Amino acid sequence: MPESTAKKPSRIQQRNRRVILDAALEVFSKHGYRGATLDQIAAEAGLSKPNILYYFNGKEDIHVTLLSQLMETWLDPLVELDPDGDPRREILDYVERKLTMSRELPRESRLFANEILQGAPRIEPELHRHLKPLFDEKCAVIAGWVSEGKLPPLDPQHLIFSIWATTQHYADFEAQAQVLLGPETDPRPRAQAHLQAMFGALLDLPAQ
Amino acid sequence: MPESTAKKPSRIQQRNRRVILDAALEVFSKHGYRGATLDQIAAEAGLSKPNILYYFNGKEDIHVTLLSQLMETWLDPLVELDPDGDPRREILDYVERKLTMSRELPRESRLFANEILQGAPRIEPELHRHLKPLFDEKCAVIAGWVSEGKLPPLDPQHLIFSIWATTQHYADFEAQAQVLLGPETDPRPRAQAHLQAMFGALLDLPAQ
DNA sequence: TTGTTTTTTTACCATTTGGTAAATCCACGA
DNA sequence: TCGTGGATTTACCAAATGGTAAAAAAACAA
Repeated sequence: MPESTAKKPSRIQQRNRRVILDAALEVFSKHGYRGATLDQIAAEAGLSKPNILYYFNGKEDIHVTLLSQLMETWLDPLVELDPDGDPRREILDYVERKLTMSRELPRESRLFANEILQGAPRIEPELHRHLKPLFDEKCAVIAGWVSEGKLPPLDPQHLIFSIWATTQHYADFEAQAQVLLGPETDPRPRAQAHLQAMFGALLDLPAQ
Repeated sequence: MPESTAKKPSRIQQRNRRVILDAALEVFSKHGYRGATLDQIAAEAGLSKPNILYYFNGKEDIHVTLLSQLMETWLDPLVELDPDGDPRREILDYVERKLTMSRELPRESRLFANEILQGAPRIEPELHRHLKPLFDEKCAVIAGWVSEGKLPPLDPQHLIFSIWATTQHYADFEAQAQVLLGPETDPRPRAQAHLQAMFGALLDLPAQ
């Protein structure tokens, strides 16, 4: 049995844990935590249900492992925001990276959205441990740019919220966008132009 | 039995249907469709489960009824956007109304968010019937303002998406905001200032 | 090969959940 | 007061679901 007092995980263990987590991502992101079933995950992974429970201690264990493991990837675009770069460029590039991520990792976006919507019952600790420090750090960076006069006076916290909201919207509310725009084309190219214009206008505001 | 070939619903029927729908809003918005149980709804409503099924044909019936009934309220702020008003004022007022709504009707916001996240399986028809025509109509209004030179060139569809995303964010992702800002204060006053500045900047852009 | 450990399957189980049948209760008009 | 139809409860049920025990199979070290 794979124990917490672990030695090295075997090749089979590594592969199967990866397969299970990928299947779980597919299922959890589509149905939410309570809507997802171990049978669905098992089917998606091509394994039997008891076999899945051989690798994880239960449904919640899979979910928490998945979220924790994806947290880093998820925060990566924000990590890259460089305090020494050009403020306007840095923020607009961040918007672009987040929008790209919503196209390339929509399942991850919906997974997080689902969890937060339910009140973040299972990853609140992770949010405090990873998201909060990074958020505070980057808010301070932006606040610094503002006080140096490199940016117009703006609210760093709510600026970041707006970036998250507008970019993740295209993954989380894809079903709505497909009704309104048609299912054929990816709205993101035009979204990119719009968001660059919008955040660009905000960042170009005259200083106070 | 209350039939679809209905006469007039009795006073008791009216009251209990309202009580049930309010309980269902509470439970569905908190746990999503599949995460909510009839027992929870029954407990919240102060009725027995069979009694609830006396008023509705099943779980899905409650959910669909709830969504359909709230659709009008939900779209109301956009309906109010006046083609004959001042473009800039109309749009900024719409932002404010949506933000107010996210404070006063957060459960409704999360209910819709949950449904859309799962791919809108149960209200897609309603979206086509009510949301889409209104969306198209108001996009045309904004596009008209742009072509009249009353607004800078902007993308009406993605402008509306941005307004939805940024305002509903404060209801849908409240758990995250509470981790990042602290649970004490309502972030919306500062959000209001930020959003007015952001959309104001976009709308004030020089014409092409 | 043989013995041992890891992996997988088979056969279950208890609980939860959406839903139903039928009996009972109750409001109210004649 | 009594009867009638609407409202509510009691007692269920079948299916789904998270999870377990133990045997079987596969992998691997000697």
